[in-house]
Amino acid sequence: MFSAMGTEPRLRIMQLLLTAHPEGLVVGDIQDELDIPNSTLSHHLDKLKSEDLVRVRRESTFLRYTANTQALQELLQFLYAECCTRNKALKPRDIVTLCR
Amino acid sequence: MFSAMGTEPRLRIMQLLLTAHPEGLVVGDIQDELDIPNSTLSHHLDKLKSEDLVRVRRESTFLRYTANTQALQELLQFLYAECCTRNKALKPRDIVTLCR
DNA sequence: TTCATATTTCTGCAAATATGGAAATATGAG
DNA sequence: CTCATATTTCCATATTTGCAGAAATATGAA
Repeated sequence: MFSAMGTEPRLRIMQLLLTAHPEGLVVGDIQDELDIPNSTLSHHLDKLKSEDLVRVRRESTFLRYTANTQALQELLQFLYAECCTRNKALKPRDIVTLCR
Repeated sequence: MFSAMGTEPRLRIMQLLLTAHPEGLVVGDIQDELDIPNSTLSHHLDKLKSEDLVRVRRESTFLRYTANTQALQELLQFLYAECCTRNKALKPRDIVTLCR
């Protein structure tokens, strides 16, 4: 997942899908927004899908992509655990500033 | 940074350095632990260093690498912000279970 | 059926990355 | 100085990745 998000176009796609969450976006909208050629975009979406970072469903002619929040949650939990729980390298308070 | 951590050997290096935090480890110790040829390991460490994920200091003949917790904190904050703050895709409570 | 639109697959190529053996460099001990 | 150890750099190779044009496929409307 780190690898899949480790490229600028794909990170931008994820950010875009998050801003559109939970409705998500159809491919054409992503294409218009990010200005990526269709075949290139398709490859990136495929990569994100294969890493389970996005979900797809068909709406007649369109394919609607949504961010897979479950996966992002796991990723965040993993990083949090490695840094804050398993090892005490970081203090939780330094991450989550709003906490009551 | 996602890209730098998106490869198995480098993620393992980061995990190892976190378990050894804050002392860190010298290259030889990492090599023994992960069983990676010296030149390959050197390349990976260089990549992590160039992404500012690790810090190095020389101890006579040895080079001691430590995880850069500042960078990890920023990474975690970024991901947290994208998922929980900027967009309400994830609930903070789902990440930070311990919060009082 | 034909047509138009949406999206993917095919194909190839260029660039980046991973890998590791061998040689080079750095440091300190004797 | 020489020697031994630690680590990097040099070099070549293999693999992966990014990119995008063109063709193929999917869907639905007329």
